[in-house]
Amino acid sequence: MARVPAAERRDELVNAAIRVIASRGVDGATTRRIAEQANAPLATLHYCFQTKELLFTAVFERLTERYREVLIESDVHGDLVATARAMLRGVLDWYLESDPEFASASFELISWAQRQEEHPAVTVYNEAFNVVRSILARAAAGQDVPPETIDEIGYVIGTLSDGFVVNWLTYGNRSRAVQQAQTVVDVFDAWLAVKLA
Amino acid sequence: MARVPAAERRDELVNAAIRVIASRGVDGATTRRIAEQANAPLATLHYCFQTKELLFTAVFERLTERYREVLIESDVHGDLVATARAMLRGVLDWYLESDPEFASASFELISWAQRQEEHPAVTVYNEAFNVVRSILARAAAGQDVPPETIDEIGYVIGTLSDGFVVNWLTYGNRSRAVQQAQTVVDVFDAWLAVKLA
Amino acid sequence: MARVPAAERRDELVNAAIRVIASRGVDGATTRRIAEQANAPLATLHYCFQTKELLFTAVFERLTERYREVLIESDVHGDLVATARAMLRGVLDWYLESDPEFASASFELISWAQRQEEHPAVTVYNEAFNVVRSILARAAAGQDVPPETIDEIGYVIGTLSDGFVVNWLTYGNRSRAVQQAQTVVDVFDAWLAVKLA
Amino acid sequence: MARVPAAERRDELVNAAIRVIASRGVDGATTRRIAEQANAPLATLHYCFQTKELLFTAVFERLTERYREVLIESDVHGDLVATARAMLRGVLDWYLESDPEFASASFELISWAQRQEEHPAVTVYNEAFNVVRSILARAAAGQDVPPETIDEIGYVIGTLSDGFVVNWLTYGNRSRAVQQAQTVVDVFDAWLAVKLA
DNA sequence: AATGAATGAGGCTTCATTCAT
DNA sequence: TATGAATGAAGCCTCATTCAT
Repeated sequence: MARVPAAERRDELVNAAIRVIASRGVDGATTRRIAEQANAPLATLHYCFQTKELLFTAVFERLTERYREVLIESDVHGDLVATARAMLRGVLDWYLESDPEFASASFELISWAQRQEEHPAVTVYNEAFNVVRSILARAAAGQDVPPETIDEIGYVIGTLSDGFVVNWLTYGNRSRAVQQAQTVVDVFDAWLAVKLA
Repeated sequence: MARVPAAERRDELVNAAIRVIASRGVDGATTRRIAEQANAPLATLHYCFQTKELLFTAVFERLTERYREVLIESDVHGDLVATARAMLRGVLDWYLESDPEFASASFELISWAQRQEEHPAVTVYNEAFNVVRSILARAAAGQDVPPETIDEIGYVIGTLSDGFVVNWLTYGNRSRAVQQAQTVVDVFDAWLAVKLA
Repeated sequence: MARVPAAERRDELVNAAIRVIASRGVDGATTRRIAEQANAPLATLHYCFQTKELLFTAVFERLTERYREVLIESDVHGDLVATARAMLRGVLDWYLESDPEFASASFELISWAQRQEEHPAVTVYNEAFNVVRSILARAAAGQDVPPETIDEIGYVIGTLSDGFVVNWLTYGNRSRAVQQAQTVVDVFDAWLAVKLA
Repeated sequence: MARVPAAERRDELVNAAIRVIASRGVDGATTRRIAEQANAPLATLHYCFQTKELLFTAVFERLTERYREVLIESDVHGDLVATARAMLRGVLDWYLESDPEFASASFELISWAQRQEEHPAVTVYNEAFNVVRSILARAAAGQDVPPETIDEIGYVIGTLSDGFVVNWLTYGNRSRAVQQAQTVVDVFDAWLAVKLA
C-alpha cells in the first residue's frame, strides 16, 4: 500500500467509515474494516485519528455539515409557507436521491451518539434546527409570526422528515417512498394552512 | 440453584435483554451483560436460548406483541376520524408514559433487524401496520372510503409517531415532548380534515 | 423420552458412543451427542456411567472383546502355517466386511487411550496378542518351534493388519482394499515360508 | 515485544503445534496450549494464522514435506530391490531416530484430516506414494517391471511402515522396536524375492 | 430411578489499541 | 512519517458435570 499523506488519509477514512457504517451498522464498523475499505493499513487509522471515537466524531461532523448544506440549498428565498415547504421537500428529496448511505449512516450514528457521553446526538439536531429556524425567520420577516410558531414549524419539518426516513430505510422501496414523500408534503401543507390561517 | 422453570428464566432474560439494549444499544448488549442484568450465569443464557440471535428474536417478538396490544387498546370503536386520532394518540402516550426502554429498545432493534438476513425489520412494521389497517377498516365500514385512503392514513400515523419518537428519544425532554405530542395530533387532524373532506 | 432401565441404557449408550466416535472422532464424541444418538437424556449418561471416561472404558472393553471373538472364530485348528494365515485373513476380512465403524472407532480409541493415564492402549494390543499367541502355540504343538518365533509371527500378523487397516480407513476404497488384502496375505506367506523353512 | 518477523513466529507456532499434538492429541491441541508452548500470547496465534484450521494446515504441509525429504534421502540409486529396501529402511529408521513427535503427530493429524471436508488425509498419502513410486520407477528402468508391480511394492512399503509405527507408538519400547524393524525388513525381503523372481 | 435445569471452565475468535522500527 | 507486529480484553459458544426434584 503506497504511503499517502495523512491529510488525504483522513478524508478517505471518514468516507470509508460512512460506507461501512451504512452497510454494517455502527457496531459492524470495526477499525479493521474501515481501514480496509479505505485501502489503508490498520495502524494508519490510529495514526490519523488516535482513537476510533475521534474518527466517528469526524464522521459526525461531516454528516452535520452535509445536513446544513442540504437545508441551505433548499432555501427558495420566498415567503414563509413556500420556504418551509421547500425545505421539507429538499430534505425528503435528498434522502431519496442522494447516496442512501448517508441517511442510513446518519441514523446509525445518532443512536450511537446517544450512548456516548461526549458526543450528544443532540448536536446534529440542534445544528440542523438552528439552520432551519434562521432560514424560516428570515422568510417570516415582515410577517407577524411569533417565534414559537417558527420553532413549531421547524419541529414539524423535523418530525415529518424523520418519520419519512424511518420508513424509507426500513422498506427501501423507492417508488413507494416517492409517493409517500408527496403525502408527507400534503400533511405539512394542510397543517401549515391551518396554523398560519 | 433455585429450581426455576425454564419459561420464567426465559422471560427474565428477555426483560434483561430489553433493558440492556435500551441502555447500551444492540451492540452493547453482550451476552455477559444480559446475563448479569438477569442475575444469571452466562451459561444459563445459552441453556435457555441456544444462541444470542434466538434471544434477540424472542425480544423482537415481545416488542411486536406489545405494539399490537397498544394499538388494540387504543381502539375507541368510533368513526374513522375519531378512531384514527385515538390510535395515534395512544401510540404517542405509550411512548411517553410506558417504560421508555421499550421505545428505545425498539428503535435499536429495528436497525439491528435491518442488517440481519433472517429477521427483516419489516415484520414489526408489517404487523403494526396490519393491525392499524384492520382497525381503521372496521371504523370506516359504512362510510365510503377507498382502501388506498385507509392505507395512507395508516402510513401517516406511522410516520408521525416515528418522527415523534426520534425526537423524544434524542432529547429525552418529557415536558417538551408532551407539547410536541399535541402538535403532532394537530398536524394529523389538519390533514385528516382535508383528506376526508 | 420414555424411562428406560439403566441396564439397557448402558448398552445403548456404548453402541451410540461407538457410532459417534466412528463418525466424528473421539474429540467429536461429546456427551450430548452420544446421549442424543442413544435417544437418551443427557443426565442419563452420567446416571449410567458417572463419567465420560468410564463410558469410554466400557466402549474399549467392548471392542477388545470383539477383537478376541474375531481371532477365535478364525482359528482353523490346522498346522502352524495354515492357522497363522487364517488368522491374518480373518482379521483382514473382518475389517473389510464387518461394520467399518468398528475399525474406525478402534483406531480413534487407541490414540485416545495412549493419552490416558488409566487406560493404556496397550491393553487391547496385549489382549489381542495373547489370544493370537495361544492359538499359534497350540497349532505349533508337536512341531519344534521356539517361542520367539511364535511371538514374531504374532507381531507380523499385527503389523500387517494394522498397516492394512490404516490404508483402508484412509482411502475407503473397498475394491482396492480387497486386492490389497490378497497382497498382504502373499507377503505373509512369503515370509512364513522363509521363516519356517 | 521483541520484534520478530512473522515468518519466524509462524515457524515457532507450527513447531509448538506439532509438540502439543504429539503429546495431547489433535483434540487436546487447543489454541491456548499451542500459544503457551510457543511462548506467545494467544492473540499472536491468530495474528499469524487467522484460524486454528489454517495453523493445522501449515502443520500438515510441514509433515508432508518432511516425509518427502526422508524418502528422497533414502534413495540409494541402486537397483530395484536395493532401492526399495533402502526406502523402507529409511522410513523405519526415521520413525525410530528422529523426533518421535513427528510420527505421533502425523498419525494424529491423519485421523483429524480424515474428518475434515477440505483437507483429505489422502494428500499426505498420495504425496508420499508418488515420491516412492517415482523413485522405484527410476530404479526399475531397464529392468522389465510392469507398473502394477511398482505400485504394489509401494503399497507394501507403506503398509509395513504404517504397521510398524502403530506398534512403536503404542508401546514406545525402543529396543524392541529396533528388532521389529529388522523383522519388517525381513518380511519385505522375503516377499520381494518371490515377487521379482 | 431417572431427568430437566443449571453452571464453571474453557473452547476459538475478534476487537481497539500500542509498540518498535 | 507511517506501518507491520503484537497483544490484553472481551466477544459468543460448548463442554462435562452436578444439583434438585
